[in-house]
Amino acid sequence: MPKQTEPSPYHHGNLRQCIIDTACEHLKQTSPESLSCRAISRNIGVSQTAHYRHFPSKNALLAAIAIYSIELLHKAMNEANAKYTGEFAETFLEVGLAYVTWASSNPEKYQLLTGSSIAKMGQHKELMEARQQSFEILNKLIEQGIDSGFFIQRPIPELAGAMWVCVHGISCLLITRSQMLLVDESNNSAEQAMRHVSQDPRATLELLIQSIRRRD
Amino acid sequence: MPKQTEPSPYHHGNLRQCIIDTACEHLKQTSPESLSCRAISRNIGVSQTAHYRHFPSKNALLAAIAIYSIELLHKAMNEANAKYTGEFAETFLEVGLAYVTWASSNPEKYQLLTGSSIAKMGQHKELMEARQQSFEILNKLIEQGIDSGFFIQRPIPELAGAMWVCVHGISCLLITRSQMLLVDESNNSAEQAMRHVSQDPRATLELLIQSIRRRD
DNA sequence: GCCTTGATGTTTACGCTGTCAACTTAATCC
DNA sequence: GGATTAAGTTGACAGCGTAAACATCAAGGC
Repeated sequence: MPKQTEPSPYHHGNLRQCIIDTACEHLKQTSPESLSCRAISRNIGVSQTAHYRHFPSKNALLAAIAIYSIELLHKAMNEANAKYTGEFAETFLEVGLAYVTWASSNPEKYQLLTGSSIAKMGQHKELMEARQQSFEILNKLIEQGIDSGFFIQRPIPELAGAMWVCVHGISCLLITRSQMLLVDESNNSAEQAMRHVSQDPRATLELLIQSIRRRD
Repeated sequence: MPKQTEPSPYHHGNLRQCIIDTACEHLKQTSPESLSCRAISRNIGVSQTAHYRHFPSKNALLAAIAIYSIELLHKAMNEANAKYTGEFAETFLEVGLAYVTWASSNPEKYQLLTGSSIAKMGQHKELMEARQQSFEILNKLIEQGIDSGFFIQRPIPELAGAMWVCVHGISCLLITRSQMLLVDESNNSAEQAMRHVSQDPRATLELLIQSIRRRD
């Protein structure tokens, strides 16, 4: 996707998005903190400070990537929500699964999104709004589930918080395991547990959802 | 704790642990990747390459801190396990709560421990052993819970994985929120959910444990 | 008591990084 | 068609991890 091998006119034309795309590629190999703006510029073929015309700092670039990532995650959840229109139980599970699947398919973006470099940007308005907007999907589903008697009668933030914990926890485990697998092939009980979650995240999520289901 | 203002003899005496302690202090303000060995040396009052006599690289220092941190977490869980000798339900909850409490009280160590810089060190034998050793506490409790009929009859790795997801998920949310709180005071539904989990992690954990409890 | 040895700490240097100031190029507006 | 301004470049600065060569000092052998 990044445009690199043009006849190199003085002006690139679409440098901003090209920087974001190239940065995402680099993030697959390095952490946000050790992401090198200079390496990105070298990769694209522009000068080492060209990005300052589009992002005031490296942190601003990271924030832009984070917003872009939230939008993608939001889209993935929305699509699942629109696709499964039958039973509520199925819809809820599939939306959660869409979250987990997107996270493990885009580990570099998900880790940026939930990492501490971004958490410390609490003042970033656009970022917070994007985050809130995608959380709203979960919140509405929880509300539906309570109203329809599918979930136990408890405050929405309580149930939403519990489910957030689940999808985030599963996502973290999947990502951590895939990062460890590149070098490790042990078979202890910790690895067994991770493997179980990794091989069937749906089962784990389904199990954990039971905790907020109404029993009759 | 770090020793800094001595008459500065040529040999420090206890530089290794002093570096680890000072590094942990610095980690409260910066991420593992941006931790500066030179800043640590400056802080202690030794030359900028003194640490190479104790750690072959910055990554090796991070691994040493990680091992040190796992041992502390292990100790916290062990103490809870030894303290609550009554009902199994209470013991299990308290051990999980000890995990979450330690994590949120030592965010810099917990994030190092579960971060990707460490995940990529799968070949580090001592690190893997320490991790496995502390996971064994959870594994044994799960086994007990199944045998005594307190938990549902499912493979140990399945239930252990699910509970791992829960304690890790809760820990992450607590830490993220405390990092955001320094700058943000919004009140949207995402914040409400985080606040609920933060203000009563025990309730969230207790709720999620229900998913693996046997129903009669 | 002296000398050797190995562990520990220092100095200097290299190429990398983010960022700033000053400059150049090209497109756009009146 | 000249001025303005957005977009990209150049060169410099301090800070970073790390490698090589050097300095200091405690311990052990004679």
